[in-house]
Amino acid sequence: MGNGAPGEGPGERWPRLGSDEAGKGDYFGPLVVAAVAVAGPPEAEALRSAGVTDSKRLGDARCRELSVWIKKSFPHEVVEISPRRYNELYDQMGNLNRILAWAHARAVENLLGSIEREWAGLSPEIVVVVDQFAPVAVLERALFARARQVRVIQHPRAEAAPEVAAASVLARARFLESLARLGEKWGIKFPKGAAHVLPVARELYAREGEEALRETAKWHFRTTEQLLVEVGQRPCRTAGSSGNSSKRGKPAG
DNA sequence: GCGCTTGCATTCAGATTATT
DNA sequence: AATAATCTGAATGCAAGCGC
Repeated sequence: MGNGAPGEGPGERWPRLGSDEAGKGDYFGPLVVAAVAVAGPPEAEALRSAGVTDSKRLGDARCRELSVWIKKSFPHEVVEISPRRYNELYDQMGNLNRILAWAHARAVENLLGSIEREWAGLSPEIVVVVDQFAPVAVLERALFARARQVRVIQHPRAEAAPEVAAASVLARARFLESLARLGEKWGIKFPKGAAHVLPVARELYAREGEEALRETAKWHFRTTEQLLVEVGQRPCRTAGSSGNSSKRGKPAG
């Protein structure tokens, strides 16, 4: 069971499962992990020809379109962690990577379950491709429980693989959908990303209070700290609120 | 004008290096 | 040895520049 030595690719083993996440860098909205199963080269080629690529390179509208087709055409699994659940998990695990690993493992395991039912005569070894940042150890531990041998390949640019690209599209589309739903529920248009979210957080906090923010946002982001300082719920910090205050590597600029 | 690419902004954790 | 600081590399969005 390799954990993907540098330079090691998935080779020509099929089927493959790709797994990717969305919402990790977004202050508002859920964290979504999706996994997609691709049976063989013809299916991978179909993904490429349809224009399925890393969701970052596709617009929101294209992501939504492609996700409909992918869901119709490929076995898939989407795990959505609502902001409230995310915040609970973060309190328990204290580490974003552990949450990611847990979510990836859940998505992959659920998907394995369904393709074992759907695809007869499945190869005894299944290749799972994830991006390099997804922690492989927890994923493998979760999958070791299965009788089937699973080979986890970790790739720095995993989204180049069609199965991972498809997963990134599904994850992104679900993220956008959930973010929009949250917006409707609270009567606010939540921005994507983490760059310009403070004014919206401020408005929501002023109007609905802290609980609303816990329902809609990732609490441990710096934005929360900034807001709480601003409204006097927290003193100006002299040390980092989430571990090492010097974690910001390069200066902004 | 539109679409793609690039650069820069934000977030994060982990590894490495420097200091006490 | 323990702690603090720095660096690296992953994610995200947005805006500007460029070519068609």
